[in-house]
Amino acid sequence: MKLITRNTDYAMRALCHIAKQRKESVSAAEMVAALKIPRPFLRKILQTLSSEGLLRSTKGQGGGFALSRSPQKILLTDLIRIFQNTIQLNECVFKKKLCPNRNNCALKKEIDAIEQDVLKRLRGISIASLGNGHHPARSNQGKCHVHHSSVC
Amino acid sequence: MKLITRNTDYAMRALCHIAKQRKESVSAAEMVAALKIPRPFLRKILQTLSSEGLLRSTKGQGGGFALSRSPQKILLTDLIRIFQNTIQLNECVFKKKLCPNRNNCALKKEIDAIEQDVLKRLRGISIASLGNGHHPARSNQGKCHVHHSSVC
DNA sequence: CGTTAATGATACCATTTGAGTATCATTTGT
DNA sequence: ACAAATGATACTCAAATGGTATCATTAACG
Repeated sequence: MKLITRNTDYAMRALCHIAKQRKESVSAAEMVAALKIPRPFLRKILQTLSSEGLLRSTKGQGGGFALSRSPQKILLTDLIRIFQNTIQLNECVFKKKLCPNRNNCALKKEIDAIEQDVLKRLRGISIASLGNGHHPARSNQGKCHVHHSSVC
Repeated sequence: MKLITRNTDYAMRALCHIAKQRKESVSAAEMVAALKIPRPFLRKILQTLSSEGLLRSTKGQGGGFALSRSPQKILLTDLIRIFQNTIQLNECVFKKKLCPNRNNCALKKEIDAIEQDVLKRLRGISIASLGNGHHPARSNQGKCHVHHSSVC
């Protein structure tokens, strides 16, 4: 039972990496080198992020990817929705009709409640909140070396 | 992303059903009829619950299964542990060595925290708490019909 | 222009896990 | 002895995850 999959995790890293760079755009090649993610896989992920509107891409030489909105507005839940196609923890194993007792299922109610909590917390996690949103207030406090990504 | 799988859910229903009966033991056949779970599948689940010590079984004619401890002490987390072999939501996708930055991974920390919350809540759910633990205080408050399982 | 460095679009493959089936052996009450 | 039960085990099937491969398209630059 994993809360996030590799897709989601890689996407998070890539987005954080882009956020840290102050460039117009960051190429897949650069991210492969920096993040040690298999190239074809990362490319696929970046393409998905593009088509989903989280990244803008520019083709051709010198091209690459850039965030299409501010890091504060890119949430972990966005990525989960994209790569894990649902965010429901509950997904009653009895699809619709089958369960005779769907409305007063005690277990379902409990899990629904837990799900609400989890969602609330997940919605608080963004690219920015993971420490690379270059908030003026927090960024690189006087140290001159670039710090490593804090997304493991 | 499901919090519980069908195995776990079926096991929960079966255990609740047994808890509701006041018999010495309940046979698989009876539960198949009552819970509409495919027979071989339920049998496998019951066998697992037996071998894991949650049920005591008696073979031969008139045999069946009985809870091996009180409903209050059979937790949802027990079942998750048995049928989903881990309860970790985090399971950093980078197994051990691979992740260069495991100790100060911001994402991991966030998810760890969420996991602790979820666990705390899950540990509050037992066979008894799902409404079929025949607590003297709550059971069948004056009504003479047996109420349906509240596990959907 | 033509080359080269980039992304876009697709199609494919391998492994794992979840969900369920099938079969035979063993035990035990009548 | 027989029937009704569980024990043990091996197998199948489908979906999801994780990843690869290939060709097409675009655009800067010399």
